[in-house]
Parts: sequence; C-alpha cells; structure tokens
Amino acid sequence: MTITIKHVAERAGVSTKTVSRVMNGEAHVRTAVREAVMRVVEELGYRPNAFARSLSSARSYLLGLFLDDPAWSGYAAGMQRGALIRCRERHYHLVVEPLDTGTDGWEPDLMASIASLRLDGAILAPPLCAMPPLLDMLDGIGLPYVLISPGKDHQRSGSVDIDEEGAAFAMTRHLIDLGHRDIGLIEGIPSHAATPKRRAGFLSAMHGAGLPVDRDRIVPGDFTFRGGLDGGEALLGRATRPTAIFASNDDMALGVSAAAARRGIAVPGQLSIAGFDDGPTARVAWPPITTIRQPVGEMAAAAVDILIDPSYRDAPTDPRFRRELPYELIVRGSTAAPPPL
Amino acid sequence: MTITIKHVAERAGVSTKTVSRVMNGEAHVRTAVREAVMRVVEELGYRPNAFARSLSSARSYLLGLFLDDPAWSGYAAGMQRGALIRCRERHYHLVVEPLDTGTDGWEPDLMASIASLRLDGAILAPPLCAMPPLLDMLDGIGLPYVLISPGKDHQRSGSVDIDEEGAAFAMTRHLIDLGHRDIGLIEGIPSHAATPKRRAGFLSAMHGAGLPVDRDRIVPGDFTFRGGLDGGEALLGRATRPTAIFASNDDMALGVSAAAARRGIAVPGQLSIAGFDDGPTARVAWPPITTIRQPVGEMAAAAVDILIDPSYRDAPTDPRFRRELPYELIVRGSTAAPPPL
DNA sequence: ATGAAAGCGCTAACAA
DNA sequence: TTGTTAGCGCTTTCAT
Repeated sequence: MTITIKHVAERAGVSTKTVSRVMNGEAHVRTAVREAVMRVVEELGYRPNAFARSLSSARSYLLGLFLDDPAWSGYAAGMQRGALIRCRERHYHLVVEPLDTGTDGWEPDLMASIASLRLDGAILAPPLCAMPPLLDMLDGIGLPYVLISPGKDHQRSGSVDIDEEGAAFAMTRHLIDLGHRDIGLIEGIPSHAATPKRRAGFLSAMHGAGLPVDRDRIVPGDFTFRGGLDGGEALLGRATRPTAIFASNDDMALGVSAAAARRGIAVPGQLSIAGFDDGPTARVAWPPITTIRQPVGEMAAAAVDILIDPSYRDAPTDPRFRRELPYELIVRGSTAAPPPL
Repeated sequence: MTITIKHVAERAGVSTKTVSRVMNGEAHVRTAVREAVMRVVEELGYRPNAFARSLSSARSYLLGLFLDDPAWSGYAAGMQRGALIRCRERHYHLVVEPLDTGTDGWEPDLMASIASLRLDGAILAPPLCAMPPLLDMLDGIGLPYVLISPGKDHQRSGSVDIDEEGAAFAMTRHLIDLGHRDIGLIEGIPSHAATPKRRAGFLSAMHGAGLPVDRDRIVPGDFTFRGGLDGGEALLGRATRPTAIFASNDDMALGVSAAAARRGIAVPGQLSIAGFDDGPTARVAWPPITTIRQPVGEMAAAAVDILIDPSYRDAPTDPRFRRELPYELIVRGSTAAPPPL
C-alpha cells in the first residue's frame, strides 16, 4: 500500500493541511511541528503523489522541451541533459517532445500533449523559436515558454542566447591571425536564427581586416556531416581553393575534414578547418576540431530557471529574463598557419 | 477555462462515464453514441487531463527510461528517440531518468521519482541491466521493467536483445574473409553484458578459422573515443602490428582511426578498422566505419510494447517477452584487404 | 498557526 | 448498454 498524506498526518498528530504546508515549505508552521512532520515523512518514506498534487493545484511541475532535430545531434542531447539535471534539482520533471515540423500534422499532437499534461512551461530549441505560428499558438493557450538562441522574436518572451555574431567574429579573427587571407564559409540551415548571425560575424571580421570575400567562398549547408562534405567538395573543387574553411557547426566541419581526406589535402598543413558548438563530434575527429564552445547544458538550465521563476508568467518580456551566456573559442588541432605560397 | 469531461457529457447528453468509455475505447457503447460523443470532443477540443486519469485509475501512462551513460552517446540518444516515438503512438509518455550509478546517492533520487510519478514501467538500458541491486529494488517495489541487452539476468524479466556474439562473429568473419589473419580487439567496459559476448564471438570466429589470438591482441577499452585512441596506440605500437582492429563500438573505432592517422598509417590500405553499433559517429568519419547496425530505436520501441502489454505485469518471465532483434553487418570504407606482405 | 470541508477531473465498482 | 456513487491524494478556501 502506498503511503499518503493522511498516514503522515495521523502519525504526526496533525492535519493533512499541515503536512501539505511542510512538504511545500510554506510559512506559518512552528518549527517543532515542522520537524515532527519531517521525521514522520522520513520514517514512512512518504512521497507526495505528483498527480494528486497537480490535479488540485494549478501547477503540474512539468516542463516541456520541444525539439525539432531530426538528426538528434549532440546539440539536442546536450540541451536535454542540461534541462533534465536542472529540473531534477528543482523538483520538476521534463517531458521531451520531439517535433517534426517538416511534416504536416504535428500541431494537434503537440496540443494534445500540452493540454493533457498541463505543462507549466516549455523550452523551445532552435529552429522552433523562429516559428511565429508556433509561438502564436503557445501565446494563445497561455503557455509560458523560453526561447533558446532565438532570432528576431526574442522580444516577445524570455530567451537564452550566446553572442553568435561575436563568436563567429572571434573564430574568423582566429583564422586571420593565423595568417589566412582566403577563408571559406559553410552556412547552416537558413531557418536557424544563428545562420545569418554567424555569417555576419564572419563577414565583419573579414571586412574589418580588409579582406575581400568572394561570392563563391560562401556556400550553403544544413548542419549535417553530409552537408559539410558537399560544401567542402564545392569549396575545395574550385580552381583556387581557400586555405581555411569555417563550417557553421561541428558535424559539417567533420564533413569538410572528410572531403579534404578524400582529396589528399592535409589538415591543418594545407587546410585549416573550424567548427562551431563543441559538440561530442568535435573531439571525435582527427585532427580534433577547433570550435566555439556553446554551453548548451547551461543554456537549457538557465531556461528552466526562467520558467520556474514565479514572476515569469506575468512579465515574460522583462529584460532580466533574457540571458546571454559566454561562448569560448577552443583551439584544437584542425587550425594552423596556412601553407607558404 | 479548461474543458472537462463534464462539459462533453452535458453537451452530448450522456453521462461522464460514457464519455470516459469512449475516450478509452472501451466496449459496450453503441456506435451512434460513440460517434456523437466523438463529435462533441472534436467540437470542444476536449483533452482528458492526464493527472486526473492517473489519479483515479491505477495506471499513470508514464514509462521511465533509465540511462547511465555519462557520455550521452548516440546510443543513448537513439534509444530515447525510439522509445519516445513509440510512447507517443501508444498514448504514453516517457520520463527519462539519467542515473549516475558511479556516484553514491542515486538511489533515493530514483526512488523519489518513481514513487511520486507512479511509473507504469521502466526500460533499463545497459549497463543498468547488469546491476542486480537495482533490479532487486525494482522488484521490491513491484515496478515492471524490461532490460535492453542484458547479460545473465535476462531470465528474471522481459528483455530486448540482439545476438551480440553472432554479430561479433560476423564482423570478425568479414575481416577474415578479406584476408586478415592478425586482428586486434578493443573491448568495451567490463560491466556491460555485451563485452564478454562480443569477445566470445571474436574468439570463436578466429579459432574457427584456425587463427591464433595472441594475448596482446586483446586490449581493454571503455566505449569512448579516448579509450579507442589509447587502445589503438597500444595495438599499433607493438613490434608487429595487426592488419585489422575490431573496436567494440563506433566511438572507439574512431579513436583507432585517429591513432592511425597520427602514425601515418593509411586506412584501410594498411589497416582495417571495424566498429559496432552504427551510431551517428560511424558515418561522421573518414573513411566511414564498417560496423554492426544495432537497431536501437526499434529495440526501445519493442521494450515499450512489452511494458504496455497488459499481461506483462503478471508474467514478466514469459518467453514471449524476450525478444531478439536482427543485427546487420554494414560494410563501409574502413575495411579492406590487408596490405601485401 | 492550524484545521475542516470542498473540490480538482477522472475512473472503478456497482446498479439499473 | 448506460448511469450513479464514491473516491484517487492532494491543495484550496475559509474558519478558528
């Protein structure tokens, strides 16, 4: 038989309401009573039933993490891990909702899930934060949400971000400082807010150093290994090829690495390669990839903190709910000085 | 205001119990009534409150996925994805519980979570299935569970598995068929049930082909890139080195690949490398890794099916709840004939 | 500071 | 085949 609040109340000689107060850390309980109750709780191993609690109170103690990441990459995994850990610390639970916004019909599914679980809030990972219809929908049903690395829409809600443009600038600067003059860029999926920002950082570093950027040095990508391979092939197949390639994430950097290997181009001797994210794959390569560390776990944790903040619901646009976390340039073996002319 | 079962009942002119029956697909409802109710449900956009349902029925419609994977590798991610998708199809929800059994104090946390969520069942990913104390604990509280790739303990409960030994045999055979005679093996973490099985498959293929296996051709590993790198260094640093290395998973195969690159050993020209799992990293390498495809997603889905089966709870040891899914040998660019002598 | 009573929205058991 | 009556275990409201 499961132990309920009644058992505890009876045993402690108080009312169930008092036990409830103690369990929720509410005020107006004498220390002696509080301690007595706690003792009985320990003794009996009482665990409040999450369903009963959610049913009677307005809160569900459940947060949703919405992901649209078909590749289920290290990025998504890191995000989830960070959110999960923080949720547990705060006595919340996390419900992961993988969406496939590429296919039709995701909307009712999501709605059903939200409605039946009475989520207290949601974390939207990119590229979902750049989907106004989704945000509108959430606004419509009054579900608070926090955006991770949003684009323009970050005014309407809390958000956690890094300085994408600054990071891309720093990486490009690193390559320039090594002596590179001709650098190629492989972009990310256009729908990700990070894509234009990373390009902007790249261009501003190049232009700031007085370096021209030829139109054919920027090629599209899709954040996958395959995309990096194709982008790398395109850049390395040109009559004159760049001495460095900046891929907009690590998986694509690995793709470039593979393209170089295929063509017998030594990395970093003849070609420097840079990535972005510092996901698990960046270290699982040879040479290991120079990249930008994005603290995905901490970003997710920060999002949880924001959602749990009792005042968030009423003032989601308050600037203090917009956080920017620091990135870090991680120099590894894939970048070096360009080959002598 | 949220729409409850009462609103639907009233509007449809039936009792709440009838609505409940319709929602749960129970029998004993006339088609006409069922349809009428469904229409109202659609009209009002009614979504049953999961908490109320769980509170009054014995079930929570929640399954737990217990993972102890500090690296949060592609393996764990694939497992989760598979479980998540199947859960959604079956109108269940998944709660992911990352455990750290390496550290003390995980037990009360887990217990609290299980108790307060009233999980209907749990999926135990390796190496948790090889932890008798955990299984005992779950048995103690009467929580049904399914083991993924268990070792000896698979008698006591439902399980989903592949033929680890057969798969390792097939991979070794593949290398032998290519002409390799001297093959190194990098093992996995000893606590994983798969480790001894994969070694057994390796040895039986070698011995079956009349090939000796020197003691120093088998080195320990830990399923990480770093471990593969070290293992590779060890094997490639010997006076005479093997012409092929079979790493017990993909991440380690990548490590071997890196070790080879470091020493200027061409893959597959001078060294063949094989992995296991066919996780995301196997394709994110150059050359791509020859490996064993383990259908992790389907394995997790199968585990969900078993847990949801109404008769599972009463007969967890029934053989029909022990499933073995097919593996597949995936030949990619990392294996080829050995170099001529 | 504490308690009694009344639900939260649903399903189980029983009745009709 | 359908409806009625009690709860599930907790929190809320309102007393005291």
